[in-house]
Amino acid sequence: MTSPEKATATVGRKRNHKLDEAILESAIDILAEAGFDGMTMDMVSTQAKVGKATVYRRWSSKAELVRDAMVHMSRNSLNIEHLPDTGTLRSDLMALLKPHSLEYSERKLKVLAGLGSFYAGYQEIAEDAMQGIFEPWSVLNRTLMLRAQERGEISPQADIDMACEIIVAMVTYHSRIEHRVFSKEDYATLLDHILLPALKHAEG
Amino acid sequence: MTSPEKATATVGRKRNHKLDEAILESAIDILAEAGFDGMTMDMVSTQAKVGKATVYRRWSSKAELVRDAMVHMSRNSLNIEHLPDTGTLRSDLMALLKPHSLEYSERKLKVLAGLGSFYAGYQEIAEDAMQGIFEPWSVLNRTLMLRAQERGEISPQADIDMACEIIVAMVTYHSRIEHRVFSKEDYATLLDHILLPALKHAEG
DNA sequence: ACATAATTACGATACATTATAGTTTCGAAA
DNA sequence: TTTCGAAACTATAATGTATCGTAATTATGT
Repeated sequence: MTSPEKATATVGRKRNHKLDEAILESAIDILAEAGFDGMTMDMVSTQAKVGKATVYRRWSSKAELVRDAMVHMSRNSLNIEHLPDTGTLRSDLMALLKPHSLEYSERKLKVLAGLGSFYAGYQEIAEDAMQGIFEPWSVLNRTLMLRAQERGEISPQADIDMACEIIVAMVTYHSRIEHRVFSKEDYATLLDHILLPALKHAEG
Repeated sequence: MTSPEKATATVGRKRNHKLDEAILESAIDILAEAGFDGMTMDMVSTQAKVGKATVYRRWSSKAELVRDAMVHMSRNSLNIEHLPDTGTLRSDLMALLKPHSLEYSERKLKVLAGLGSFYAGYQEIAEDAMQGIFEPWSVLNRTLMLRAQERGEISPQADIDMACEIIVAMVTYHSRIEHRVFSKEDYATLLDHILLPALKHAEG
């Protein structure tokens, strides 16, 4: 439930539901910056330019707000466009990269990395959000690799799942740990030096 | 610096340096259980069976204690004494991991998974800690790979630096994002399916 | 050699400071 | 009659400091 429900009163001033979104967006911003424990309700209400009572009128606790903010964030996952078909796996994978930069999902990665203690109480929700963010990209990569496998470009024994996992792992590692963007050149190097040789020469 | 230094006074009662270790071990235990924000200095001193002043006499802040605890933790999970020399790169790399440290490395990954707000609030110290954990391991991995390269087991064009980076990236990704353990078996799979084939068949 | 003073570490605990979740109150607006 | 922003307020919790009586160690005096 991304927007809080409330038996709408028939009389009195109407609730401004645009504030729901403003609050959720602010929560995500601050989660990305400071993590779950670093986020305070005062920071959220200040950045959303609403009173704190307005936040608590919609969500009765910080945990519930964060839970809904994560679901809200996952909803705007990248849209699947048409699959590239250039003839080689390398250029297929690179072509998939072109539309959206790798730093596009930077904020989402930061949010997930800063979830810390929130995981303890809401592990399922957090993992759902994580999947919503990475699955689409991994699915596309996996599809392209499977196609390459079918046409004999890579080995029948190739570990496609792990290759996809390495891609995501390297992007998150560079953005969160090394604090530099995993550029398109880095991505090409990863493909040329490691992943493509491994996929081509995998043995039983 | 895993043990705090202090200009040893010539008079007075001597410091009991066994308490240093007790405090660090307690810190790791609690970090694994509760994460950075869930760990309190009172919990540490209680579990270590020392007074809180004894903790603060050695570390002037929680962040510094956590940093040293992490470095201490990583020291005990590697065989830094002797470089393995088993004849093959695969068993060399595997031998580098301590044989009976499965539970220990699980605890280690739990610790890493609970560090979210440590990164957010103490970025510089947290990065020192991460470097203290992974740098020794990467150095050893690189050395073993270079040796394998010299004896012709892997290609002269092998991208050793990126291979080492992938290892660290996968460990941190699994612990901090996916929140599941990157086990010894996972590590073996990474080597067998991706890294070793890539290193052996790398081309210009 | 022995006693005593000086000095430091120790565990325990009280304290001070600060931070934050959550509540309530206010006047204004719809 | 209800929502709004703003802000005061309460309750709680944790970091870091200070105090206290005691134990360990060294220096000094006899």
